[in-house]
Amino acid sequence: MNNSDSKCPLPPVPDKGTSSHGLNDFSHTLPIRLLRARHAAVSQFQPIFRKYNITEQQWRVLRMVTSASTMTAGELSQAIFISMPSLSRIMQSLEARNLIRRRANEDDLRKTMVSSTSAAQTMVAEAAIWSDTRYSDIAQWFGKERLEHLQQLLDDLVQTLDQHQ
Amino acid sequence: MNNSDSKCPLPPVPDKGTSSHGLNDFSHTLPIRLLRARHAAVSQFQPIFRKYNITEQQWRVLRMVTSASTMTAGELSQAIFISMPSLSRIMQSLEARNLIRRRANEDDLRKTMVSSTSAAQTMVAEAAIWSDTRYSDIAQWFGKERLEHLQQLLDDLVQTLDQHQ
DNA sequence: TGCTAATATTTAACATGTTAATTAAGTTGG
DNA sequence: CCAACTTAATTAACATGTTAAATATTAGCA
Repeated sequence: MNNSDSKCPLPPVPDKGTSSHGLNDFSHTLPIRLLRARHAAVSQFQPIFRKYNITEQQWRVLRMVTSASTMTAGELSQAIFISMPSLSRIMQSLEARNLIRRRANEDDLRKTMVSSTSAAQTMVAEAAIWSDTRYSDIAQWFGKERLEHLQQLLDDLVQTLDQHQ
Repeated sequence: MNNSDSKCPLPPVPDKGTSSHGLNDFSHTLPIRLLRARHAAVSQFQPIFRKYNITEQQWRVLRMVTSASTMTAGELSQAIFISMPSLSRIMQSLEARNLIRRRANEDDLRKTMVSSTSAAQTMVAEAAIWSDTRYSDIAQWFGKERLEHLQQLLDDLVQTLDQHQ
């Protein structure tokens, strides 16, 4: 029953920073919490990335492209949440390493079709075992239901914020 | 443009044994969810950053340093979750704009004490009103209790993952 | 005292995030 | 048919993320 009494978007209490705990709680805002959580989660998979000498973003590209047979760069961008400019550079790098291929869509030459090479497929198949195991570990440590609940809340938050954009 | 699964975001989570991860939902892993959520949250404050011509990271520095009277660069780095190399560059930029000051700690010359200028204090005081209002909006839209629950789950996840590191 | 290790910060090199501009190809309406 | 608009991808410029190395200072200890 605090200041969110459901009607007026009233001006918040000017909390100048120092809360009742004596310590400043600006270091625990929602964006920072999400950042910390993501960092902790990604860290769990870091050994895999290091082993195959790829970044987390490159892994997202490779796994997505491998799981789908072929897709446009735009679809890929949306699916793994990497902006087109970043994706463009990442694809250059992966193509130079012979892990993906790009070719124009014949029906619409503006579109680029992305696919994985057999080398990438072998690599992803191997790495995915470790990745899936790690994910199962996290679910076990944290609790499968709590993890699903967290993911649901995250999706709901995105939906809520997008609606009010 | 037909990402029209806006109601049922989650098909049931697949088993863990085989990598039958339902390759279709690889775009909904925990790290990507956290990334999307953070992006959506930060977007809510983007007008403020744009108005004052600062980045989100610069805002974190300015608000933290302003709320605390003075602190070391290391403390700042930990509080707002920005690595020392990044923080070093950001501080250079903010110092050049006369928004922060740096001086050596007299008791330990290795440490740098960071403080905000009066210009920054004025700016932060003004921007914080908008920021706090936006945060209240989010709490109201999403539900104050749900938001607190989400934040608790995020903190718990970090703790769980750190323990198993 | 002097050597060594640890700590705090910075710098370097490269990858990614972000916004705006550019290029190329498709679409639309006169 | 064509000029104007839209879309898909890339490029450019700059800020940040990340790892490793460099610097400077302090702490520990024989």
